[in-house]
Amino acid sequence: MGKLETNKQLKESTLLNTAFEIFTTKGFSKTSISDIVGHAGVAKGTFYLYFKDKYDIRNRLICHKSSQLFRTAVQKLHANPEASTFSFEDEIIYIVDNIINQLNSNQALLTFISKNLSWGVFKTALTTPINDGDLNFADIYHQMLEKSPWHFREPEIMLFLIVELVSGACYSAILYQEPCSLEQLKPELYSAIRLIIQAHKAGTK
Amino acid sequence: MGKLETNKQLKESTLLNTAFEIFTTKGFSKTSISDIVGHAGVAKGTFYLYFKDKYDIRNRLICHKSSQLFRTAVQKLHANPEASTFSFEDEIIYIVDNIINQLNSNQALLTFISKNLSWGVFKTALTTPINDGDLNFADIYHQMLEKSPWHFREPEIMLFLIVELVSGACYSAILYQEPCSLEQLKPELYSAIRLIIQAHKAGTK
Amino acid sequence: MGKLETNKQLKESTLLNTAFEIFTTKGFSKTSISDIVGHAGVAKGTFYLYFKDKYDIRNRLICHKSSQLFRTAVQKLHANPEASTFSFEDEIIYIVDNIINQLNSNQALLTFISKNLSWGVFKTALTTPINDGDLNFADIYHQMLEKSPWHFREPEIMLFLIVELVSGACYSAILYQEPCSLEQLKPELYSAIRLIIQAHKAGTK
Amino acid sequence: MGKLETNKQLKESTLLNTAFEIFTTKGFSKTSISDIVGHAGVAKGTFYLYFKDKYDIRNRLICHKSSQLFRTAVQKLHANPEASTFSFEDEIIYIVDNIINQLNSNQALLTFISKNLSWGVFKTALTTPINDGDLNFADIYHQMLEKSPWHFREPEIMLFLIVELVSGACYSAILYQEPCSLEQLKPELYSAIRLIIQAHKAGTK
DNA sequence: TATGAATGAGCCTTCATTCAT
DNA sequence: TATGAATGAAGGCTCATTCAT
Repeated sequence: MGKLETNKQLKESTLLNTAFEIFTTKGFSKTSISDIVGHAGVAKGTFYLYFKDKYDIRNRLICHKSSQLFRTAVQKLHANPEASTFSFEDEIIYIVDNIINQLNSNQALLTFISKNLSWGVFKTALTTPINDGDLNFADIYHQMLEKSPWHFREPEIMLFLIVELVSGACYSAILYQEPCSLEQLKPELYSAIRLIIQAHKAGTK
Repeated sequence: MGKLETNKQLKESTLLNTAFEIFTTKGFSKTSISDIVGHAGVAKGTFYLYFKDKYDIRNRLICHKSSQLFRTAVQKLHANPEASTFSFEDEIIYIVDNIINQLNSNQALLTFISKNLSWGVFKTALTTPINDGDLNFADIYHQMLEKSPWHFREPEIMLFLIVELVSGACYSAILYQEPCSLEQLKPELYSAIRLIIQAHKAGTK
Repeated sequence: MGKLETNKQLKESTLLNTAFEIFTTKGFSKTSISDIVGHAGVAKGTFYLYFKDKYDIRNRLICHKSSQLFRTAVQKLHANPEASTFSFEDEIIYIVDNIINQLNSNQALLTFISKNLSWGVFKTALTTPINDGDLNFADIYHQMLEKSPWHFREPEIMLFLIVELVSGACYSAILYQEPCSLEQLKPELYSAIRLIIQAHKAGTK
Repeated sequence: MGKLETNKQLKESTLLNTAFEIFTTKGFSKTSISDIVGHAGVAKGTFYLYFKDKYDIRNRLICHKSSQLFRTAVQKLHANPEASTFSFEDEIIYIVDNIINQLNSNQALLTFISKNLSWGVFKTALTTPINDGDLNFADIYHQMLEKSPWHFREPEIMLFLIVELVSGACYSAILYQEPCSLEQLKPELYSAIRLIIQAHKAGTK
């Protein structure tokens, strides 16, 4: 790889990092291109060599960051020696719990993702890794389903319900402690998730 | 109430209605004060006699509109002759279903509310009616709980989980048919809600 | 007329005059809105209260200035005591000569008009006066035709040929002394005009 | 001539052709260097190895294209078996008619040339061929004059008047059918040209 | 010669807000 | 109360030109 190409990648990732920093600090709509390039130390025109506009850089960030969240959680799961004894529900709860903890320690990320996430973007993020390291969560999910001794009705809707429940609930609980603290919420949330999974079981294989 | 005061209220409500029309048509951030006063037929300066800024008018609209959604649903419930035979779960499902149907027929409203809603604003909307006709849903909910023969653990968290689950799920299903159509989603959603309520039952009274 | 309205008209005409000044100094395409408002002493936003964009103010200027050229020439003609003895050809030549002299003393105007003129805009300028004082040259021309004892074939084409010949020739001769000086050109030009008119005569009335 | 030099000329002519294509498609001022090099398939910096700036390439194009117009017309004239019977007037009209027809079939070229032409550039184009094949129209014109049995006063002014008349008239008639169609205009125009030539005759040789 | 990433001044336009009327 | 002309900072974006490779 030439020096030039390395330099280009460096510039792009500098812009991405800087933009993320500012988006999470002052919010997407209040962030201007000037802000980004100013902090990144490049000229305004340079921004447009790498990104179409502000929305482009935001979407690339959302994809990358959500993908990263899942990757980290799944890696943690696989690294856990007890994981071999986990049921399907246990695995889901483990992943959810890990992601919630990540978001709890990184509330700027939570705000950024939540305010800009839709199921469509989310699905895109999970199924189309933007670079090598990024994980295809859809595949992982299907492996988990296959490993389980149960058949599940509508596995995609099931996942969807869980994601919506978790993301809505976390947003409120982590950022505003509403309607209760995260610690109080977790048992209720996880029990709700288990119930939803239970309700989608459709006999053993 | 003098004629003058009536006139004032008229202007304010004209501004509110016009703003809602445009917010739901071209989106909040792309709507300018000029747009609003232009269509409302008043001068720019007049806007500032009634509202602090664009955010002010938006928040007042969200409160009013969400409150209205609930009021309509509850009124429909009370008007239903079969309602007397309803269990607590039935009532909740009835209200949820009614609200979902309202949002399905008014997707502009759904977009507007969802993009701008947080549990905090939502709670405010439900507990502090902005004018006489607006309903305090918190009171209604407590009446429903009391009427039930069951005790419920953490009733507020339970409601919260339901609201988050419903609002996230509807947004996707109604606007993007993702991950499935609204009709496909409803049975899964309502069964999930019944499970959540079940899990919060804590013995009979 | 209120003070405010007077003030508005003043501002508009200040902008028009300033724009003309700069257009003729540094050229239309090199003139920016900033230049105009800067010299006019108003804020940038103010420009957009009066004009749609740079093209709008240019077109309004062309109409106004060309119309003015003709008005001045015709007034001079009517004020001339010898005019009563003029034939149709004499009148046309008189007007043409007067306009050429105006353009010769105001070469910036010549540049501005020529570079931006088309027969379409020109016709518009001559037939639709933008304000009370501006003259409708089309009417004047028809009066001149009627006064003449001759019938003319295709009077509009005749005028068109004259205008194109004059405007092209003047541009070169006045601004670049090419292919000869204005004084050398005039007799040739006027003789060509007389020939063209002659050729369109179609019997007496 | 080495291979390298051929390659250079190829690049230059590619740039010229591409630029002409885009100038006539989207207009000179809306064409950027990026557009040109993008379509020509060379790097941005390369442009500056061959041309000083956008104005440079435009002027070279005008010269080349107008020269080509005349060359084609004169070639057609010489190839015409009836040409031997033509008077001076007939020859001029023949050339003018041929050029008008070329412009009528290639209106993009007409727009491009007209919008950017001045008598100075025009004279340059006709007297200084940019490459071997390009014709020196000035010489041709003098040959035509000498062949004629007549003496002409001010032959350059005569040509000038004809060129200005034709170019202004064509622009309007071809592009906007104003003040009439090209077919309607032609007889009037050609009769005017014959009159102008007539008026410059100054006795036989 | 040829490249094309980088520049940054400068463009047009929008808009929330003010204030004299 | 109500007006709407005026503001001017700030926005996104373009582009001719340079220069290290």
